[in-house]
Amino acid sequence: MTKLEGTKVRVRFAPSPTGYLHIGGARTVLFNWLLARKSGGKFILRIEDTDRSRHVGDSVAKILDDLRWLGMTWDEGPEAGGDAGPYFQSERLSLYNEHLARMLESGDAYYALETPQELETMRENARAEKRILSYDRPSPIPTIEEGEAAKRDRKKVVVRFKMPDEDITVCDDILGDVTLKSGQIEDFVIQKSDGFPTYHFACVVDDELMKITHVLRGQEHLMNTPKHVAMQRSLGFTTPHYAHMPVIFNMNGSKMSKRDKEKALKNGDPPPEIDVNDFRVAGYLPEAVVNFISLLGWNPGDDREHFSLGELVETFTLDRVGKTNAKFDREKLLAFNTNWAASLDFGLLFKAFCDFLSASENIPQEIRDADEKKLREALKACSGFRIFPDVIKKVGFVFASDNDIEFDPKAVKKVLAKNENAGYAILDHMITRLEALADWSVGSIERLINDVCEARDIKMGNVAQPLRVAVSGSTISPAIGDTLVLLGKKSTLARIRKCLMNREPK
RNA sequence: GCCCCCAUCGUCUAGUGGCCUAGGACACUGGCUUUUCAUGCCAGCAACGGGAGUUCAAUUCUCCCUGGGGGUACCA
Repeated sequence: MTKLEGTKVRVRFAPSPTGYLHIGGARTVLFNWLLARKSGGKFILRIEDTDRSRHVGDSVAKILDDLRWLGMTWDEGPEAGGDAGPYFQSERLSLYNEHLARMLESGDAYYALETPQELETMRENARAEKRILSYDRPSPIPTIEEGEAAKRDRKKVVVRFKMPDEDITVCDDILGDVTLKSGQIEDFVIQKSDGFPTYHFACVVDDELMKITHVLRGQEHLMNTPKHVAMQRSLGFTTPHYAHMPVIFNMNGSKMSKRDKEKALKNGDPPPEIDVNDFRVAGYLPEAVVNFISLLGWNPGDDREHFSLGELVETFTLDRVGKTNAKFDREKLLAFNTNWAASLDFGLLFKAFCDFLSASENIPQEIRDADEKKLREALKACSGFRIFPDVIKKVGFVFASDNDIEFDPKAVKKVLAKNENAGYAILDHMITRLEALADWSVGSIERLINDVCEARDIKMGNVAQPLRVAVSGSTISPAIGDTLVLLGKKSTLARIRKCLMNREPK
């Protein structure tokens, strides 16, 4: 349809500043970003802030932060600059107005003077008469002079695009040709009464001016595209490649929306992760999130499932993007995270862990303040964890002060008090042995425990479990050698002593 | 209502007319490993929505039905 061959690929992601980046939006960014990186093109970030009523304060900073966390960098846009700026639509009003004037003069757009009440009446009538279009093009169409006069009279005036009476075919790289018959789309608003352009108009002007070659967006935009194509023809613009991606839903088929969080909170359930930031705070790795969403609507055509961002750049092609909507399976994401946690370079894993500690709420202060070396060792001792909160659950006690250990009554009963305080008896013995242990290392601690087991002809668990409960208060901790080394000799002995003091008399 | 898109295990998906007794992954079930919690390993369960065609042969092509989704704003 258009001659874009030979032109450098330029794609964009154009979020509205209404909050954090949505996980579905993240998938849209990812595919756009991959297309750019794959082809050596440019990835542009544009902020679509034309609806002032929906604008949320620091959204832009949040979205940028989410993108950085995911590892996706932009070549042009906020903070990055670029030749096609400004990259905030609210700063491009004069650009829109220029093109608007052209369309007004050519007669492809016109001032419309109807009041909201009049529009509502039109809609009701259309519904009653089962007509397709609810907006009746005025006859005669108001002249430019009439429109401007109405504006001077402080009347609410909008500009509408005169939808041409012809079939429009959208050539979609994913869906194929989609034709919309003439007469299906009414004259739509391109400039609101507050002087701001609507999405459709701003988007078309910006894509042209920013020389966007490929528009990859969610399928919810498919029916907008004929409108955009019609405007492009009116303005003599190039029509970019279009590709509409399948939508992502909850497991129950509903849309993934922020409302899910409010609903869950009301019912006392844990809120589901919806925004990228939710996953970050919940202790997921960006590598896992990226890997997982990359497979929602795309696959390499073989059995591979484990992809880093770099591997995705190598493997990704638009023609492997599917057409079917997908459901977001958190169980599978959890599995991906587990795999990534196990396979990621430890330096990167630790960096991600620190990010989690600072980003997430409910992290005990003593862990936030903990010594880096000790944190590293703690994380290492937790291999096999699924998400970062598991690490806290498993080694959090190490960072508490010795006097703050709370003993889980169930664990005490099962491991220490059972069989006439057998566990306490072991601790009585172990405390002197450990005290005498000069080399406080995993190897020598395990050797000691082994010796005790052999001497008394008992199983490892009979010694390890009482120790575990004594130092952690629960039956959950890393391997016993790791646990005691992490804790250090002094704390270990102090905690065992304290535990022994709590022994119930027989 | 009207317009548009989609349709393989519970979920993400492979499959492009015979290689399919439909493959992989998650989940699930059973077993193994293990000093706790996890992890890991092995095995099993499990799908072509329905109906007409086309063809020697349809999961794969066509049509209809059904189902799901999207759009129908001075939101993007």
